[in-house]
Amino acid sequence: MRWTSLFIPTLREAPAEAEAVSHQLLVRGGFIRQLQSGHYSMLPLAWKVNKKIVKILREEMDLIGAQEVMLPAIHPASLWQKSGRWDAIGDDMFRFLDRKDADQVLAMTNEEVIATVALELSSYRDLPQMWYQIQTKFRDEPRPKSGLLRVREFDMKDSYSIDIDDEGLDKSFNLHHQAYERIFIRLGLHAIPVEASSGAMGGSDSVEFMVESPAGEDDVAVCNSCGYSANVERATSIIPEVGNRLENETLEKFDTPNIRTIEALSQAGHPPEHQIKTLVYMIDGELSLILLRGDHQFQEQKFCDTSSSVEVTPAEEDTIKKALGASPGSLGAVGIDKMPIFADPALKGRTGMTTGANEDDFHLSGVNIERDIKIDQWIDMRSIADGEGCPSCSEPLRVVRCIEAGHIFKLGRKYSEAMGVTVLDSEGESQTPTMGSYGIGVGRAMAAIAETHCDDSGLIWPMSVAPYEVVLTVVKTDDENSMKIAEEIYTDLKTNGIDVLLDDREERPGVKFADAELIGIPLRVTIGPRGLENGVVEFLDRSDPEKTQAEINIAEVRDFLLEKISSQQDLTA
RNA sequence: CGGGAUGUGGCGCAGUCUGGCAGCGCACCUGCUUUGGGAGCAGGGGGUCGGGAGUUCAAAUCUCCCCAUCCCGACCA
Repeated sequence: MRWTSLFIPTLREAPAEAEAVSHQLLVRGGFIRQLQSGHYSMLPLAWKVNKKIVKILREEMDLIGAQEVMLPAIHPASLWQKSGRWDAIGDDMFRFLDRKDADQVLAMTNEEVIATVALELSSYRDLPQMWYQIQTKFRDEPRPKSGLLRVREFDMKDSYSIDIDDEGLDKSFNLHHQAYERIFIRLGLHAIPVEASSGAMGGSDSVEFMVESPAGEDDVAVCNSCGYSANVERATSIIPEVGNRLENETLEKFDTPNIRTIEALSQAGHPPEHQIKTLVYMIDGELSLILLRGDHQFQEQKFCDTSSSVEVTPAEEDTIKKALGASPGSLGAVGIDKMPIFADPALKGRTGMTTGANEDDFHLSGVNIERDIKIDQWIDMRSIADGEGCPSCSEPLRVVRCIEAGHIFKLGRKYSEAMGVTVLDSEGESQTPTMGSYGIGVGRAMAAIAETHCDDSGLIWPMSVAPYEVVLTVVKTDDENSMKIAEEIYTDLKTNGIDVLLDDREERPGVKFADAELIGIPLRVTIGPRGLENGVVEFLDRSDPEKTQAEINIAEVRDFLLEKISSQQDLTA
């Protein structure tokens, strides 16, 4: 295409509200524009990138034998009531009434519909099945953010597997795992597969594909030594043992005026690792106590997963006061037997501890956990920290910020059972098949690529998804010879299947160079009188930090570029 | 949903405290001169100052209500 006939509204400055690098560059480069919070228009350049990402997704899904389908985006409420998610999902789901006053939902995912379609399967011989689609999803996010990274309306590749048994599910899951690894490599993303929490999706096993980036929203523990990796919602670690304070073995109440924090108590001579942190939570409707070591943080999701709790919310202050007789800052579990008490294993065997006395301005010292507190359940619910020991090799773990680029789940029979899906097995017995679901957000992938492929001048798209592979920059458009050669090269490249952009604008060279770099075209060929005198054009690789230019004979340009493109095209090789 | 911030032409901002002609830079249009890393000069177009109500002779500016956007947290199927 010719630049003069394209709509590429580049900006010198990014909008003030754009903070994430990908957001700034995608707006500045004329890729996207915002309509409202969480809703973006993809302009021609972004849509070209989008299509290239989608092409890769299709190729890799087809390669593992998945079949493309297209499901409705509007579902009747009854479908979601059947699976229980009509009630389980709150405001995150867009809901509306149709003209007949029937409840409808805008689909945020499609397990229910897939299970409905699967009702037509009747024999184990029909299995396995893998179905995928690339379709717009709607989620009423409480806080959309960072441009395309978290939005309310986005295209997602979602796929689903249906198998007769666990062994089959493992196979489908592994096929997806492999496909995802290839996809992310082809997208130029270094995605680490990590153990993840399944959240309210249910199911036994889930793996997230995480791309390290400060713009991400998840923290992941990774071990550089043995390769262990897990979302902090799930990660465990080895921590050094703390010696008990043996001089302090008898329970004693003492005066702590105005001391309400771990920090303040620590300054009063009770280090955090010798304190018991007491949190009051409403857990599935029951007021409960959560005990952690003073210097540890509560990991809510981890608690939910290991305790199989569904609803875990902090208790209101007046509820706490009523139940324990004191306000947060003076709470403790000693002597409490009328509510469930959950404790983190880091407290096991600890004595000489300090905790609140359930009386404002008083604490207890000399607490022996197992002697003085009636613990109902030990549950690993501590958030791990950077530098703690890897659970499998004990080397220090790193905690890194990541973008969740993909997520795969073993769902089990939750949805097939709810929808009543059954097939006959080889014995003629009725069986409920097991399912998996697998997702990659297209726009988020684009943002993750932008986030990790840029420099001070702008974007640097990987060849596989670049809006154009080559940009021909004509330095002087009013120089007849320059334009003649440029047109010849342009036509030649196009007929040879190269995705080429001809910058034929009557702009000064500096503007053209800056724009080409901003929109991140991987290869640039500069055509100007200076080179043409010697029968050459200049070549520049966008990813070269030194910006070294090479002179190429005009006659060799096409073969040179074809070679460059193919060597950068497929990174899985 | 809790906390914080911001809303003035397509983008970036000043003006608001102390009420008195809506301004600047970029972008855009016309002309001339320029032309190998975001040109110069001259002329020009484009604004319900987020919205509503109020105070006032007079409101971008003061008061009240509402809305939108961003950031932190909670949440994230």
